[in-house]
Amino acid sequence: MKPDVNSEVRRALIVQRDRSVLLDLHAEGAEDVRVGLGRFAELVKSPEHLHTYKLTSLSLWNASFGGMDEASISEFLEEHSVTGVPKEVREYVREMLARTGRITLVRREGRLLLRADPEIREQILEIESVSGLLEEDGDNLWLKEGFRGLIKKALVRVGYPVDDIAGYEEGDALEFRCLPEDAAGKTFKVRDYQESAAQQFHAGGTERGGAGVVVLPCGAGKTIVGIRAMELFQTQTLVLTTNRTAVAQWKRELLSKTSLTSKDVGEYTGDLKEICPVTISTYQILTWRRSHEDEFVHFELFSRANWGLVIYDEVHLLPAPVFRVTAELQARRRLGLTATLVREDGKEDEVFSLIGPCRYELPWRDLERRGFIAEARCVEVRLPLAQALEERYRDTDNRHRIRIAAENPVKMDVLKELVARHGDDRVLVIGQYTRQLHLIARMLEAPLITGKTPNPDREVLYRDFRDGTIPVLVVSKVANFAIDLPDANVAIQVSGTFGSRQEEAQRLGRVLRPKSGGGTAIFYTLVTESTRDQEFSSHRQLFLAEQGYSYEIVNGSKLFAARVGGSR
DNA sequence: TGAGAGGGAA
DNA sequence: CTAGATCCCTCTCA
Repeated sequence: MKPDVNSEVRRALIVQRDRSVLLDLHAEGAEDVRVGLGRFAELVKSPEHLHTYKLTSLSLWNASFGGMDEASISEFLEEHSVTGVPKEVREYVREMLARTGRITLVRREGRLLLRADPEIREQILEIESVSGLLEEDGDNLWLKEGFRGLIKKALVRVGYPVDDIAGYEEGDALEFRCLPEDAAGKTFKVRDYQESAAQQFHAGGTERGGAGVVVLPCGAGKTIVGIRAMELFQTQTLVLTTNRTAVAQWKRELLSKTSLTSKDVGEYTGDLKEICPVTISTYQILTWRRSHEDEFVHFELFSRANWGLVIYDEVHLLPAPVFRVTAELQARRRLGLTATLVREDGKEDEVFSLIGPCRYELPWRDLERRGFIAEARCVEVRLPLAQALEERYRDTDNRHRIRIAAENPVKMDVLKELVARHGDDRVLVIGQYTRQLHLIARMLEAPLITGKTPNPDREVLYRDFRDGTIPVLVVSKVANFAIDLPDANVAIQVSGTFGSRQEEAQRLGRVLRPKSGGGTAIFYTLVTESTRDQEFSSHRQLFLAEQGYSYEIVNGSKLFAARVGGSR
């Protein structure tokens, strides 16, 4: 079929020479194109009608390791592009895809050998950061002892992904199985996508399996994928998580859903330093040191047992020192779990080279279609700044501007109105500044949870919110970490940090538990227009836009007249 | 021995 | 690019 610009059917993509790809959301079939494009390109801008994606080496390599080939990517672009695909772009795709699998790391005679065809071999030997890690011996390139992680990192930095098939140490065996029902008699079944994810990671137990990342939406049950992967490998496992609630959760799940007992599952935290066949720990204890010059005293955890598998929960938050130790841990199997490959610190390449490529990814919308998460509407309510404040805004520095815009008092009025409309709903108000949240809590006569709220008090409030005694709950950034925060069907975000796309996703996740009537959840975000608040907001929305959520934009001053999401 | 406050870190 | 939350350690007080 020949491309025809004048044809009735509007194609969805414009592929530009600089490797950016524009997606017209109003074109026919745009939704399917978005899903396809998302498999090998990265969303960088998401205004209302036209999204901008970028083809990057990492996005293409991840697609490649995930099973896509050059032909399918090129054909896809060709098929949907209005103006064809520029030669430069076709060549870039071909070049990047050709680079996967051209350098492999294998084990021979007990040592590690880097295999590359002659052309690449010459190129990489000229790079100092790479050649310094290698020993030439005739045609062979041997890797110097202990650099298995560093060489992969260095090569990815200069544009070459390494296919590491040098294999792993088995680790001490641990026999256990998942149970069909838990102690309370509740049946438990691994969902098909969880099984696929675990299988992809395991890859039949060959040397291609055993290192990589599984990307699943919030609330899709990443813990189960981890547990199932452990079951497939039957080996002693170290699990690293971001906080202690997560440590407790992993432990609870392992004990209730597998044949493992409390003597098998240990906790290595500030309180408790247990080392068991399965040990669950936090990133923070690993990165603790007495002073800046001292060593990381708890790194020894990695060598305290013969781990056959290390699981990195929320791998997008993995801290720098843990990357460092992971570089030395390349002979251990590694599973990264996350809702997004995007890191706000830009260290996606380290995840790729030191944990492994993406092995499985499931879009949020797939999960929605299948009823595992609820449908959701996202509404961005844009509000003006009162004139007096606008003047103050103009006359101050960046830091204060952010604060003024975020704490715009008009948000209070709108919030009050929205909460009134959702009188029959379970409403979560989420914000960033505790000062603002205190005011809100007082206005709405609703309880507030911040970092200062003691744990027992939180539990009481969670319980009351869960059983409906409290219809509205105001929460600070604690909501980002609390996995035990109950679900709601309405969330109203009043302010947030610039950085976190992940944070936005997390917050939406709070309303995505399937509703008993199949009802739609609503996620409002209140934004002061034409200020830094709006800038922050659009950056935060990127990730969800990538997952196919679009934000309805509502003018705040018209809000009271218009019918924005009635309570039913 | 355990709870609770305070400081430092990333 | 701040404010906020978390975690870890250490110290103090019963």
